[in-house]
Amino acid sequence: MANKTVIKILTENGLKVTPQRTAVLEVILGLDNHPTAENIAEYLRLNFPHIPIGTVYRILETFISKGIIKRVNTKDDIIRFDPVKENHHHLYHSDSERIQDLYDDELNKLLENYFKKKKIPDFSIEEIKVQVTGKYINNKK
Amino acid sequence: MANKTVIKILTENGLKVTPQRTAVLEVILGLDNHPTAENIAEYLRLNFPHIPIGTVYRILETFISKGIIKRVNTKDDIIRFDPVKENHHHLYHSDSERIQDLYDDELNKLLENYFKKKKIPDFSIEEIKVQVTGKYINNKK
DNA sequence: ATTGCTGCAAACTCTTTGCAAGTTC
DNA sequence: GAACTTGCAAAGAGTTTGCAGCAAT
Repeated sequence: MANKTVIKILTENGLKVTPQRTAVLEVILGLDNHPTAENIAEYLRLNFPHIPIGTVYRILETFISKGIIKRVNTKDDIIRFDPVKENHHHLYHSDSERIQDLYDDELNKLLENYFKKKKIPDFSIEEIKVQVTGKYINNKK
Repeated sequence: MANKTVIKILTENGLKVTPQRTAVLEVILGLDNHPTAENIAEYLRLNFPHIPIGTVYRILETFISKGIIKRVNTKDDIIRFDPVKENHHHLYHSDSERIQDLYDDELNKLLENYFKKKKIPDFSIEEIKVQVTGKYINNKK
């Protein structure tokens, strides 16, 4: 029932394959919008009506500890989750709650080179992320 | 007792000048480390032993609504606060809880020009922020 | 069979809010 | 004195945890 990718991820990380875990992971991989625990639970309930929210939190915590997903920074006080992906940036829609991924290798290289030239004193860089905040505009043609 | 800058900010924003407000604002302006509400309360208690945490939260909320301070995104689930400043970026210390400001006009211009050339479809940019995560390194001489 | 996972509910942490009493303008 | 602000305590959200029973290996 659960798809192969999901099972592979779980077993590779030494986790038992349970219906709850496969369901949570499928939802996270399927949604591209940085869901909150509640978002995830909501989707889950379509197929899995009675899953307790506490179990969802525990599964998410397990995935984080295995490096399968990450917490995402947000302006509000709610934690969101994100499958671990190639280095990517975030687009924040200021007029909605939406967060979108922005993949841009050119930007990655630009920043990498910039900080290679212009070092930050006494600081060894691990990651550079850009957050672009703005509004969606509807181009009428 | 409260300094002039602080009083000016409060009155300019149509807020009554109370000892609690001046104390909170002084602490925020004085700390450069993006304090949490608890951090703020802790400092306050040095001079203001019995201030209730609820009052601190309410004052912060008032300041936010007036645009005097902003909430800051963090990876953990605790809200931090930041006086509103020139466009600046954040340095996250991955081995501690510290967040530092990074001012870099060259970087601002680089990014601005980059996104001027390479537009994001249907998106009007309001703000570009960089988060650099890394470790403090102790250069032995 | 063993080890690990879930369901449930209680507990915790951070934050918000209602209201009476106190302050500021 | 009118309008606003504080202190207090209770309530609310979101999240974590202990433990007994259940499921996966």
